[in-house]
Amino acid sequence: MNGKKALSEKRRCARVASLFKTLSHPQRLYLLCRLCDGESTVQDLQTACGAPQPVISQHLMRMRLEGLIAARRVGNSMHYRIADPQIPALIRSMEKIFSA
Amino acid sequence: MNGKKALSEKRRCARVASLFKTLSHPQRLYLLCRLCDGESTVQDLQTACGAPQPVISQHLMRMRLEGLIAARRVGNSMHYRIADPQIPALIRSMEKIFSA
DNA sequence: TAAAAACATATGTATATTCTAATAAATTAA
DNA sequence: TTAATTTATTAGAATATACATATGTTTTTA
Repeated sequence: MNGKKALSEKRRCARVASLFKTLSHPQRLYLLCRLCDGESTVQDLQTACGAPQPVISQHLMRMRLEGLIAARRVGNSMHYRIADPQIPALIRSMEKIFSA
Repeated sequence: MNGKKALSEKRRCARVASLFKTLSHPQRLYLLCRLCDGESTVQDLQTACGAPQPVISQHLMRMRLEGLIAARRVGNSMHYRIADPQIPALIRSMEKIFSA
């Protein structure tokens, strides 16, 4: 409980809080949940989300820049997938805790 | 994967995202972590956080209104504690996932 | 009762977030 | 090459968030 440990806990809180901020938008969290089930195109994600295409693209780009997801082009469509291995673990934990 | 299930997943995402939003501020998350270790006064939390008192009070009030924490008065100080049983489970999960 | 201590609340300001609408870029199909 | 398809980007407006500062409230102490 010295200054060093408290600081390190604060740092971890800052890191996790930053991730939570990204996951704090319902559609972004939903997108991640879908991607946890497997790779998906923007169009499919858009259909699943029901939000306008630019909004989806903006959410995806944000999560991509943060390294949570990655993309590859196939023809003229983009396929997104989970890139951060901690995301599926986090989603699974949330499903366990909030299954009620 | 019918409309009903997708909707229910969206609802759960909205609920969890809303919680994440509250936890997306480093100081709020840190406050919750401290409270997971036991009841604490505003003054102690303020010392631990290093933020101005009104800021701490505002964070605490927000989490109180959302039912995450509760408070009781002892003399002229307020003692806060975790009120939502899902919070400790969530914090523990995060510690597991982000222990590296 | 008056002052002090601990906490809560109100207000204004700066910044961040989210969305819409329009447009650009990349690829494929005609 | 032109048109269509899919995705990305940009700009601006509306809203939300976070903080500093000042003040209010409750309880204890002098």
